[in-house]
Amino acid sequence: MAPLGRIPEATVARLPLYLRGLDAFPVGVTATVSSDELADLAGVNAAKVRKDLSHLGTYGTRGVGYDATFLRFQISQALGVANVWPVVVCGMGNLGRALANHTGFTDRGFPVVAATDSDPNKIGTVADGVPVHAPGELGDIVRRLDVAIGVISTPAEAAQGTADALVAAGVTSIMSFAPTVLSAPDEVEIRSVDLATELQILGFHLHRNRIAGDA
Amino acid sequence: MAPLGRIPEATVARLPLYLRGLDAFPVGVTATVSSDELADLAGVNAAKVRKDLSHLGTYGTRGVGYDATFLRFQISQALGVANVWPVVVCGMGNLGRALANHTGFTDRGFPVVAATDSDPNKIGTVADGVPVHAPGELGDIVRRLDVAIGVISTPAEAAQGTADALVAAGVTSIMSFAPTVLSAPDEVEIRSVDLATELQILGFHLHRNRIAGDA
DNA sequence: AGTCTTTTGTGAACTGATGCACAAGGTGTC
DNA sequence: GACACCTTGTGCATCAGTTCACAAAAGACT
Repeated sequence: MAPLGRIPEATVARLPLYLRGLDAFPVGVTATVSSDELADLAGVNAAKVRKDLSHLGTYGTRGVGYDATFLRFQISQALGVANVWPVVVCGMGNLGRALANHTGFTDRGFPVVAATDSDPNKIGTVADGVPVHAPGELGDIVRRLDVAIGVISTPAEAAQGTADALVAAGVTSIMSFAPTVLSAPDEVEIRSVDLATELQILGFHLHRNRIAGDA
Repeated sequence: MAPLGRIPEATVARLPLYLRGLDAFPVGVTATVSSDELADLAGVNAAKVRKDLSHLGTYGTRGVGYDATFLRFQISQALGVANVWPVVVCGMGNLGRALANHTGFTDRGFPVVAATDSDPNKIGTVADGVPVHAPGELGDIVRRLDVAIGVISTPAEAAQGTADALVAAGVTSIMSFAPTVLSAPDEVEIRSVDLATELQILGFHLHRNRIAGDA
């Protein structure tokens, strides 16, 4: 029904989970999934599944459920997973190396095609199949390898400069692990993954429960 | 004014950002911050800063702003950052090693005191000062070292088992990097960081913009 | 054909978070 | 002391997202 209008951000964030949940169903075999089952697989509730899928204009069959294969196709279509988006990893510290070597990226259509680091000892080397370049070559790399996504895993001090360089080179999608606020033009999408902040949120709840427990 | 009632989850998630922003002000020096400045430092807007801080019962001074030192103290208090919460890293693959070695954790009161891995070649070794144990010893480790937080960086297949072991040992806070849904009792707080999902969300926007651009 | 069971799709109420806009309260200056 | 100028604290409107609950549709069984 919904003629593929705007998909709410919250829904977009869940589509990958549904797609992952559908991996439980072998390809090529005809099978149906109910919103209830899919909800379990994705760790959300059934009402949300149905509303989310309705945004895709997907039709399930009342009384039966969704065709697993067709649903996978629909979600893949919406997310554009058929595309391959080359990634550059900026900052080859512990985290950067782990990310560059992360099979979960390449497997899902996000091959890490290059990396940068300011350490002269690393420049020119190849780490896990990923060539490491000087930060100054970033613009060149992006253009030459058609990089679509920049991952920032530099120290906080270098993060803004790296972001600027990525933006200057035309990258509009950035995933940052640096514990700092990045500024960039509105059309640039930045997703910030701040591990220390995540732990502090966990710490808050631990702290609160400890206090409550003492009472 | 607000007598330290329940702090909204969205506010809790921003408090660490404010705390980080306040690092721009040297300790011991008397300085005031306006909600506007702090908003810039944390990458949010001023109205949100003020509303968030009002939940802490914090008093700024109208016409002036907030006392940086006192504000830092207030937020630290609310988050309970004075506590030290020992962390165990489960799964010492690329990502696990990077996390175990991540200085941002220890610096913020989350020392990684131990790790587990199923690889016999890793068990018994010490990686970056962190001793690696067999998964079976998890319960023992948690009790002996008073572990408060478990980080799951195992492959997806091993994640649920690891989570179960952590919960059985009494851990109530889990940060998971495994691309799978974890189930646990309600009182256990799970924060899931799914890197591939993050990239897929970026991919969605790239995909959408490409389509829009073609039109 | 009719009835029963199942499961979708969605209107509507609800919840939580955001942003606006302005009165209240404070400082500094003349 | 009065006035001008800031910046906070917050009531209120708004918005996005979630959940409920139920009619509508499809298959199954008799």
